[in-house]
Amino acid sequence: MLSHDEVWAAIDRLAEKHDLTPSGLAKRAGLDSTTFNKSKRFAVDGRARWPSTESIAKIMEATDASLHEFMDLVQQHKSHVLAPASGEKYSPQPSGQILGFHETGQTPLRDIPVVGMAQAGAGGFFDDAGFPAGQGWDQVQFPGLEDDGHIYALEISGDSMLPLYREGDTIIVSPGASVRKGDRVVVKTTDGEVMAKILKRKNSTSVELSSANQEHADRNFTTAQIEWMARIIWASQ
Amino acid sequence: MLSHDEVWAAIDRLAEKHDLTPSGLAKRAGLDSTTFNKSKRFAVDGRARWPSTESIAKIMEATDASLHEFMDLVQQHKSHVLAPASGEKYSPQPSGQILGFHETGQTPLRDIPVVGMAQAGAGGFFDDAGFPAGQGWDQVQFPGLEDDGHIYALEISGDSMLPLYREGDTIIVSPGASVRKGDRVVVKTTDGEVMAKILKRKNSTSVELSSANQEHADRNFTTAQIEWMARIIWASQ
DNA sequence: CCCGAAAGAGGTATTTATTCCTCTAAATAT
DNA sequence: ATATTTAGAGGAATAAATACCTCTTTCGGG
Repeated sequence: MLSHDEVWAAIDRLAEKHDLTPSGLAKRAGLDSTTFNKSKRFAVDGRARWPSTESIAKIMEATDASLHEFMDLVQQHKSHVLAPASGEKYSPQPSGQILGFHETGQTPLRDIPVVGMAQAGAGGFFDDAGFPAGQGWDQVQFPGLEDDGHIYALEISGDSMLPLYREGDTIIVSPGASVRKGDRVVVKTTDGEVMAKILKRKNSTSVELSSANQEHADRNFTTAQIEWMARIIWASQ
Repeated sequence: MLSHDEVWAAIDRLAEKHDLTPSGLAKRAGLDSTTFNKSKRFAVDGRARWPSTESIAKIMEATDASLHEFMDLVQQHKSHVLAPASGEKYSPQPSGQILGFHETGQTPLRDIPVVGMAQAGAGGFFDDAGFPAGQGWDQVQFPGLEDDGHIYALEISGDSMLPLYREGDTIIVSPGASVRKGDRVVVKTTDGEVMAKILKRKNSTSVELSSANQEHADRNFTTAQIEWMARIIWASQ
């Protein structure tokens, strides 16, 4: 998400980072010095004014700021704003343990080189020792973690999802991700059971879950019996 | 840096990701369906038109895309463009080593709450919406990534490792990790074939690999035919 | 302290992005 | 095959962002 406040805050932070005022930053970028005046961030009728993408591109160029850097400047504001309100997702804990996680959740993620397996065999992707090399690699952030600061890990118990998930495997779960038929999901029932399954079918009245291990029968629940459902996004191997 | 092309490409990718046309994405965001027409990305005098930050915020909200995700969509284009020029990360070093990649390895890793599935059903681990809550959670660094700056991702092709890995799934590979019988591995042969398999047996003269998909026969190689072998540590779901 | 430069509020003019509209082509539904 | 809907080119109108300008306040240097 992106909000008006955040964008303006990022501009202010970028200026500050370079020991500039908003006015000075605009000038450096070849824009009029009043472009980013605080007095002009809302129109007289109260409507929010958004800086143009072009202006943003210009200040990034003028300060040599990467997109990633600008995004961090945007998100700094966001994390500060959301953290106090985060009680909506995390029970406010005196220990502040979860709050701490929330803060680190905004830490920039690693870039990971990625290539299609079908092309990986072609020359130039690996050195002799099997390490990635060459210029054919794309970059991704760790896939699936970009947009959810609320992921958690569960350690597998049982054999109902063999061979996918073995005893002791770790699965990464995203409570914010959308869930569709065929997805691998974690479900908590109103009975208090938490299970990893495959979503076979879901409609307004019932939920059908299957196991990867054929020896385990499908499970059927009414929607009322399902407390929550979250998608599994990663599994350890 | 941010360029006109990149921003428009990101919008197109976001649309595509949601099985929408530019026209459809605009409509979903409450904008006029012609807002992102390709014909309107340059003015008649040839001047580039930039979509407004407000429009971008609206499409992000309409598609539930995070800023990080949108940035990645921008950077996909960028990584293709920059890869040749970005020698800082993948320039053909004489050693072919990943000095640049090594640098990104310094990025801080995320803490993730983790709990055993067997105890997850007990009260106090989740709030009503299924988000982690309470104090029973341990914290881990993203499991498996702590000590290896050389991981990379491969996108699966083929069906030999169904149901574990489906076409298009992403696997994370650690070339530095040790490999044991039973591990899920990526292997490159001297013939240039790169494959994901299960290590069934390995000794000083031979390597036997099996597929998760029983319809695919085991593969046997002499040790000399194996260029390298690396362990799969994570798989997308 | 004084003076010049910079910052920034506030107003108008200009430029630029979106909206509205018409129309054609393509895609989809019947 | 026909009818309907959607996508999108292209043009004019409208809304919104920047540029230009005046003026006041603040800041920095002598």
